[in-house]
Amino acid sequence: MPKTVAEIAHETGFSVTTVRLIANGQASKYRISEATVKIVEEQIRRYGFVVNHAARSLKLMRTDTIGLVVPELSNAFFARLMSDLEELCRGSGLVLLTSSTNENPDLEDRAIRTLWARGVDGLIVAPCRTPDYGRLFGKTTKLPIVVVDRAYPDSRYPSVVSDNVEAGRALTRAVLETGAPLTAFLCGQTELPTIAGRIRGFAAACQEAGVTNWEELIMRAAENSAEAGRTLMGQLLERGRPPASFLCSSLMVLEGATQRLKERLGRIPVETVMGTFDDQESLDFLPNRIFSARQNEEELASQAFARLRELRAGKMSQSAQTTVPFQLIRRGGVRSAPRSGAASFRRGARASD
Amino acid sequence: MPKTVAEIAHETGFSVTTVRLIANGQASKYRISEATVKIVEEQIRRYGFVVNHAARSLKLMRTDTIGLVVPELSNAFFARLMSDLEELCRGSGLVLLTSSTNENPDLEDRAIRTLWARGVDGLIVAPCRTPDYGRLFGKTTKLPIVVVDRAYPDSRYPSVVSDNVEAGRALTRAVLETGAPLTAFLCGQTELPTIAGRIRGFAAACQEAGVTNWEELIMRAAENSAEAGRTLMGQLLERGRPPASFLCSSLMVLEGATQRLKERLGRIPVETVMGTFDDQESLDFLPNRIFSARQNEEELASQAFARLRELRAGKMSQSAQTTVPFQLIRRGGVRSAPRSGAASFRRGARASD
DNA sequence: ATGAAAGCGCTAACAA
DNA sequence: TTGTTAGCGCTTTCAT
Repeated sequence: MPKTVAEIAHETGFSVTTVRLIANGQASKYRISEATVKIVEEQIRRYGFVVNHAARSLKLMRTDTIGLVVPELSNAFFARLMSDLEELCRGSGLVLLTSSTNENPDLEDRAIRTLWARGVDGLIVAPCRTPDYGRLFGKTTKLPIVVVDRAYPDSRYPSVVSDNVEAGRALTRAVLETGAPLTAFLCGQTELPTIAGRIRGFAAACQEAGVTNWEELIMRAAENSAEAGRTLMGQLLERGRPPASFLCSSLMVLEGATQRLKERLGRIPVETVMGTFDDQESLDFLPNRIFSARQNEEELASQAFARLRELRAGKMSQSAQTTVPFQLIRRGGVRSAPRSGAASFRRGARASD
Repeated sequence: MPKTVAEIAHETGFSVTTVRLIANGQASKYRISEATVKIVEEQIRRYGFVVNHAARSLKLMRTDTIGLVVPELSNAFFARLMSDLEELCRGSGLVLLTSSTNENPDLEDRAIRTLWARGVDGLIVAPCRTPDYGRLFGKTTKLPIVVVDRAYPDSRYPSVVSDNVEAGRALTRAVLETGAPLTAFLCGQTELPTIAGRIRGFAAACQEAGVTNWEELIMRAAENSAEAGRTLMGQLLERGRPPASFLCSSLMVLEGATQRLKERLGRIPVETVMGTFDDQESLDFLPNRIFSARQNEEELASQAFARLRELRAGKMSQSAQTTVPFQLIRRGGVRSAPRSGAASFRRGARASD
């Protein structure tokens, strides 16, 4: 057990103030004498000292802790977001408290109440429904809250999201430019604002390219899961021949879709062009030409962190929405002999705009 | 801002003790009169009340918080582990504080010190080197610590790990049973105890099957990364023809290895049989026969949590090691026409023992 | 069935 | 340059 300031004060014969000033590194600022500093520091070195955070929080009415609430930690996107936020916190002497809600609104409410009750100084949340947390803690509470990833239309919190519309457009355009006839856009969990944005981008790109039947290309499922992808691809296959190209609203949907292709056709057709949101190294397992839109978690994290700082500083950037560009990644399409440029091509990801 | 017990006491005219008893739901236990309860509860309902956690911690010298330190949150295994642990905590009224150390021992030390300084009641850590935290906080401190995933030989903390040896054996056996000649075991970050165990299992299975040159089949790299996988596969290809089968110590290594295959051969040979540690749905992207060993994060989490409870309760199950079985998953190998059983086969994962 | 008071360890305002 | 003191909000012990 580390000693307390009072103990050290008692043992060295100095006062708590003196000891505290030294322990907090403010000795020179308050002109504590060299001798005193030496004695106290020696004592601290011998017996150790760490401020009791509970006591500090109680006194200062602040915990130097911020909360993060995400719908699904096993989703690599949120895991990376958390990782990046944690690093930002570390740099500011803060600690990050994270909760995963399993896409369950009730758990989300519980998580937020718990975090609030623990006195977090701020909250970053990727909500699984239109956020309205006033009812969880009296309206009076002035807890800074920033929404990430999912900007529900009438949310009253400042938000930081990826540019889903532009990414949907870029991804669709990339697939169209290969010349392969566009067959479908398989969408899971369509009520999410992110998915809605992606669909709008898809529609825009189609219209720009003169694809008039874009409306009927969109296939919707309620869930974002491999199962949804399987179902949608199943429906698509019933319509006719193997798709020349298709888009997926997420990696999980793509996984399900390709599983169904394998089951029905015995293999995943190599000439099919694919486009998907989310990126993962394992897309390289496919021989296909495939485009993916990757979110910039690092930028999302730092923007969200910045918004939170502003709120904490009193700047009410209320309802402001920050948008972060995706990155469009191109894979495959190098069908011929091995060539040294292949690797660098694969990595030659470029911003979508 | 919620009211404090003192405020409510003052407003209702009762004492803090009475209010506290009611607020904590111990009214009946202490025979507080109906009338009193009613008045106080009404006040609480109107103005809200949550215990100030900082004050509570200060008084009780306990934070109802436990810390988790992992080397890499973007690794799906650790993300799931965290998610499971968080759920266990929630069930016990605890809160989980997580830090990711990026496989950096210095960051690990920092993280652990921070968590300790914040007064966590216990620590679960997946260390990136032989753990010895005595020097971080005086030996005297009696902070319960449980190690997960990585049991370094001379660690003095109780640990909960997957059965890497048995999994290595099962995975190797599965690949051997296909009849494909075994070409190599590509290993990243070989100094990790997990990897060492996997290699031992590999060796055992080889010997059992009469494969005498197993020693030279093992290819080692210092890092666990796609780059390592690329390098190792590059070396393997220089030795001769495309591998009939190979094993990888992790998904990242497999990703790198397949990338190199694509670069060199223009494609990933479909007849190559693969085996890898870690599992992911996207392995289905490969047409190949492929086996994967999946850790049971849920069991690891609950065992680790249980060990921590024991330590907190004073049961010194010192240096005990708990082992959790892997799950061996079989994919591919259904090369012919579509058949309805394909899906259930794919999911027919079974325990490795 | 209810109340009073001490004290957890820290900070900040004020004294000297 | 150093010391004293009053809380922060809770729990607990001991009174009534």
